[in-house]
Amino acid sequence: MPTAANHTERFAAKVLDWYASNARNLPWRAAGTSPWGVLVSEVMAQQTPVTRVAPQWVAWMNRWPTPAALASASAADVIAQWDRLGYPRRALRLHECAQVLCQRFHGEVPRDLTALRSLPGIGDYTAAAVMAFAFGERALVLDINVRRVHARVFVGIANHPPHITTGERSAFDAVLPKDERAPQWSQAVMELGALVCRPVPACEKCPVAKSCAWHLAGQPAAQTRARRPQSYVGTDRQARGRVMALLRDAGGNAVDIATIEGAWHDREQLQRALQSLLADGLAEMRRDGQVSLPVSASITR
DNA sequence: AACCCGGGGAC
DNA sequence: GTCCCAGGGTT
Repeated sequence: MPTAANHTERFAAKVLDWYASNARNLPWRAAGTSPWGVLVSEVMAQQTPVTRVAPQWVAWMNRWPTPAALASASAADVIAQWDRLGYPRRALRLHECAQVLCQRFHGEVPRDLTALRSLPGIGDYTAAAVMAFAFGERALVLDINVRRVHARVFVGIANHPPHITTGERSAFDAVLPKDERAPQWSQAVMELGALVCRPVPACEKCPVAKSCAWHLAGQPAAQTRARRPQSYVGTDRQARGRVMALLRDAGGNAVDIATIEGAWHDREQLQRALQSLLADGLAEMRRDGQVSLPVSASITR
């Protein structure tokens, strides 16, 4: 008789088989990638598509292969190397993370979920991903892809709820293999969500469509539509991005305030953006009023 | 819980 | 133009 355990096992076998012949050739999946390399890839991939991350990760790891190497770099160099990956605060936190690893963890990535979770820029997802993909441990790797696949295949709804609940965690824990396949399973489900089980799904290419609760139910529409923020154009974030682009293009040299103001139409908004960048440690104002990437000795926060 | 934080590619 | 992306931190 069919049981939930059987369903779970069939799903695992099929998705692992699918992954074996459909996995993308991402550079950090190469044999020999260090735990630090995995951690860097996960931080870069926070809200940035992996196809954009890949070339940046190669250049980054070539320049700073270890936590010690990154820790000794200047913040300005770190931000400039981050370039246009977006959310440059991640670059500062990664820099700080490397320094904490050197100060408290002998320059190595800890094989410990709680320790990882305590590091700057490392949240629930990234800590679990490092445990699974760097160390081969069983961990709940709940990214946007895994949550979407889980919601559809096992729950039968179009999308996951907006926030992770304890119920979703325990339901996910029940289907994650208990054995050594868990990391590969997570990787495979992520890949399935990224390539096939997209927001607009490609069920004709899906290896588990015939056992997908949502597909079998006729793909009912999502109950609630997530409210979208206003367009990016004209936001404070775009203004910040414009200032950061100027500072990067200056190659670490200082930029005149008039040049910065000339890059944005709203003077008050630009001032707000600049102040927030200074507060975040992403920019620095010199005594003469010019602005640059943070070139001072160190940032301690 | 709500809000903030970039940038680019696909459509 | 809209939607989406291997999330995390702050309040």
